[in-house]
Amino acid sequence: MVLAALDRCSVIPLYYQIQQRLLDQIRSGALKSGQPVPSEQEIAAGLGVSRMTARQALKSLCDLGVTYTQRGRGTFVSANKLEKNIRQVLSFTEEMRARGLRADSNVLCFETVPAVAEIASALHAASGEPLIKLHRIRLADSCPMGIECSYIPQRLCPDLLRTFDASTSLYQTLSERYGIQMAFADEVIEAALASAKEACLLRIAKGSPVFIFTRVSSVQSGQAVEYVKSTYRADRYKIAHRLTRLNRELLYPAELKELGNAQVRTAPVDG
Amino acid sequence: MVLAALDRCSVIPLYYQIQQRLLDQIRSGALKSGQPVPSEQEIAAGLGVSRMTARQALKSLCDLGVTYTQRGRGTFVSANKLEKNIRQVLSFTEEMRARGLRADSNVLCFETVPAVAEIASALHAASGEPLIKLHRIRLADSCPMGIECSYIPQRLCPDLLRTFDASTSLYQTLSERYGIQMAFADEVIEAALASAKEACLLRIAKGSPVFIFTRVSSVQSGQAVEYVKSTYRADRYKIAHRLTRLNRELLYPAELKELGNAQVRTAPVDG
DNA sequence: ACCACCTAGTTGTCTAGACGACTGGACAAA
DNA sequence: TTTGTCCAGTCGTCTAGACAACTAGGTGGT
Repeated sequence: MVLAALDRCSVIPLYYQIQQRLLDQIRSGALKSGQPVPSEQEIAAGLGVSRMTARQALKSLCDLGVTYTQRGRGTFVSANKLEKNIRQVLSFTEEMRARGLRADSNVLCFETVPAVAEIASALHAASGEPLIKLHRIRLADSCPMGIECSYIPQRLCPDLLRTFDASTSLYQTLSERYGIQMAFADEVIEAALASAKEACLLRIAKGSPVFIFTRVSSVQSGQAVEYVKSTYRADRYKIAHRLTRLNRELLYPAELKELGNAQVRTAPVDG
Repeated sequence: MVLAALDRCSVIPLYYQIQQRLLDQIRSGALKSGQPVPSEQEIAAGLGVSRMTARQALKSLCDLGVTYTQRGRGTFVSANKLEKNIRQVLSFTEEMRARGLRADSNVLCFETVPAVAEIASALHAASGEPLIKLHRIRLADSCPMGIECSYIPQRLCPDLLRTFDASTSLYQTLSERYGIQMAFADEVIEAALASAKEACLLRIAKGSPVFIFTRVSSVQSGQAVEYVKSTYRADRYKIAHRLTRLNRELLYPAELKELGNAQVRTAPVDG
């Protein structure tokens, strides 16, 4: 395993160049699932960087879920299929584009409204504070997929009402014009039956199964920026997502051992 | 901000002790949302560690989503409410325990079956390979919540059929007896109407809304270990989860800049 | 009033080492 | 055959620095 030399004049950090070279090897199939990637020392010696830099590159791959490490053994390529359809914080426009469909909207309502208690609480805004309300029917290749109603504090995007074309991508506009980039979102998903009005808007039979999403999107600082309530047809819309086991991260392995998990056998599934 | 001295004799790493002290400060309210945490230099000088060790502690807090950093400004506490109900890779038993309910099961079926094509493919197993099938009705405080059907390759847990009490926690047994720890799971969620048989088992009306989960759980190496298909009542079961924006992680910020996002204004939402 | 410059403080990147813990294999002793 | 020991290779942790990039505020000149 020989990696291409690094560009030491570039503004791109060395650890990131190494990460990309390893990703290329994995994507090209030169490194397959379960195989060890070059060790920290190999990378350090082979590319003329210090071990900490090589280590940072490998750590970033682990964080991405592309590899995993075993102390005393090495770093190995995960069996992950890098699925594209994993649910993320995506606007409808982005989500449909990722699936190769054309996103469109019918705008039902685009106006300023005072915040009701529930939404104000979710957005950490004052009750009654002006919010921009954007109520749209979302279409994929002209077929209605869902009804979406977004609320965003007006102070964050003062002239949005005047300048935004409500049939285009809200997230893209927020990012490009206001520097607001969604970092994560907390969402509650419910399943229900379509009401008469919803059924009519979505052109499905009353009583058909639908998803109801209640989502609060936030920027990196954790400040909530958008409250969205949506109803999606369940016959044309599935949710694919990845769950991770996080609670362990708050407990150091050595602490776990002390709690008496000592009889655990070595897993026969790691190979 | 003064942190308690470190225990240099402990097996717990210094960076982890620092992380825990900072977490304590945040949980106790001494550090509030938006406030800066001690800088790398402050921590290094105050606790007598090198800056890289302090940095590792701060990095781990960022990874947990507890803080975020701004180059040239500092590290700040996120406005995240550390919600406990975020969806994870949890067994039904664990999930109900987290909600303060008593989990129980009615076992419908517990036997060895040959793998059908769809399941074999999801588990990367040979078609026809023996799987342990565990079909259960899941009860929370004696109320039926869902129907679950799990499949696990028998080679991973040879004597499970003989030794497992099928009304207890499968994940706990897999972890304690076989060293199999689920690390992540890919899941597809659908919404549908309960069939007559499902409605009867769940004691709801036929045609009530239900969730259908199809989940493949894997260990850290990415090897798939369990295939589960479940049907849950939507009237008593909601899904709360957190979405993150990941695609950016594959693109270094400096690369983004070169792509012409230069007109982005500084976000007024970071404060 | 505005702008350019400087400076102190911060995080980001990187170096060149060190020791410890763990794995797996080779080898010798019982 | 089994057991214990040693050893090379690996990742985990930690040190003590260095320079770069960026932010925010102050200063002084225009």
